[in-house]
Amino acid sequence: MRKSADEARRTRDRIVGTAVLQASTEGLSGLTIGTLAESLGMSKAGVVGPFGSRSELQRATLLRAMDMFTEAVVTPSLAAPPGLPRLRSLIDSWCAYLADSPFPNGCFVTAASCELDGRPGELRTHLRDAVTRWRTFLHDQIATAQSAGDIPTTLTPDALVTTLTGIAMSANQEIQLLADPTAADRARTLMHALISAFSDKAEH
Amino acid sequence: MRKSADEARRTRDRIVGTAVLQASTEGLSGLTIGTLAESLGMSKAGVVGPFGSRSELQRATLLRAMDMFTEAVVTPSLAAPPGLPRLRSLIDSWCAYLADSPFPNGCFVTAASCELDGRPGELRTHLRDAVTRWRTFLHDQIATAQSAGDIPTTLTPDALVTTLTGIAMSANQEIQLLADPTAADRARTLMHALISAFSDKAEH
DNA sequence: TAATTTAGCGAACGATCGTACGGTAAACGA
DNA sequence: TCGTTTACCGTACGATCGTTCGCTAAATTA
Repeated sequence: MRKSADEARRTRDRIVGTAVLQASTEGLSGLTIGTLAESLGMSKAGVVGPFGSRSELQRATLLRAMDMFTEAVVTPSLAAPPGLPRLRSLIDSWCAYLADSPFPNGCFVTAASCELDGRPGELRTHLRDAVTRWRTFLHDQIATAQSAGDIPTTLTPDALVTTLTGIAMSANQEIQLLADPTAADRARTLMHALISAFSDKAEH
Repeated sequence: MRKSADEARRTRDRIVGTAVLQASTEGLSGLTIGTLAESLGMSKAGVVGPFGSRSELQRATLLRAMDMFTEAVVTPSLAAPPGLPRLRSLIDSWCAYLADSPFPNGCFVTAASCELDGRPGELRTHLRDAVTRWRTFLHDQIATAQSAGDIPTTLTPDALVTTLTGIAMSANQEIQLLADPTAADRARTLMHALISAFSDKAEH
């Protein structure tokens, strides 16, 4: 049996990775040590050991899931310059993330938001902060694009953040609950249209 | 002790009503007979008795919650004629429902959608059918309004359904997770703007 | 090489889960 | 008025929950 230090770290990663999968379908509150240990082929003590408690395991799982969202949606967009180019890139990677999610059951952040929004605690605070960061990032790209005159100012940045975020949530429901295979592509077209549609009027 | 037949029906209603409250914060999978019995001042057997099993109690709880959504959002709009008037009425009652929800933790349907979308079964089927009915109803009002020339056809009915539903979901997150008291009103304004905004161009 | 650290296992704990069974007492039908 | 129905309780069941132990054995350090 290998017991080196980085082998332990790899085990921890493997636990969190499997926990994300389980929590995606069962929810963070449905993340149980027993079933997690079974699907990992480990003992319950071995699963909870590296984290100390189930709460800490839940925390690590949520943080990992939010990192995965950032990695899939935000990181690719950083290659594009701020403003409209980055916003366009965001929309594309966002909808690709919705269509082919790293989670088995759609957007983990949206699911966690619905699950945790009424349960004060550390988990909720972590999630709230991450959602605020994401919305602020989106807001900044919109504001930059508007300042540069690249997209019309008919809708305020806040309104566009709400609308774009909403389209993503709605598309997530269409994909996951309603099993509509065209949803992600329609959402992408719709998002691109919404940030530029009003410019037709401006061009007149 | 009263044991009349309609007293039993009232007890059943009371159980389901409390179950909706508990499931709103803990989720349908977090609906446990023990805690439900305690908050009702009843025995576990007395709680699960009228339903036969926990699954049936969950089913009754979900159906009740969906009825409450319909009662709060759809029913008031039926007083207005189909098409744009009914659509405007829907937006108003919808956003009022988001701001002052009959559930302690925001839209039950959205939460249930995220919770159940990856769990095949009777609950998921019930929810999927109800969401499809709601989206179809919304679609019909939009299509009617467009056929009557009351709102522009720049966005297809499907696109508007996705966008309006999404704005509601996003506003729900802003209210419940982000504790933004202005969210419902901003969503209402945004929804009204989106179904008529493109008409500015048409008027030129 | 000898001593220490530590990753993970196996077993057991009290608590709570959903469910089942028999009893009680009030409401109902004859 | 008397037997039947039934709403609900109290209790107990096996299963599973999260957590805590002592143990083994490999990796690390001296």
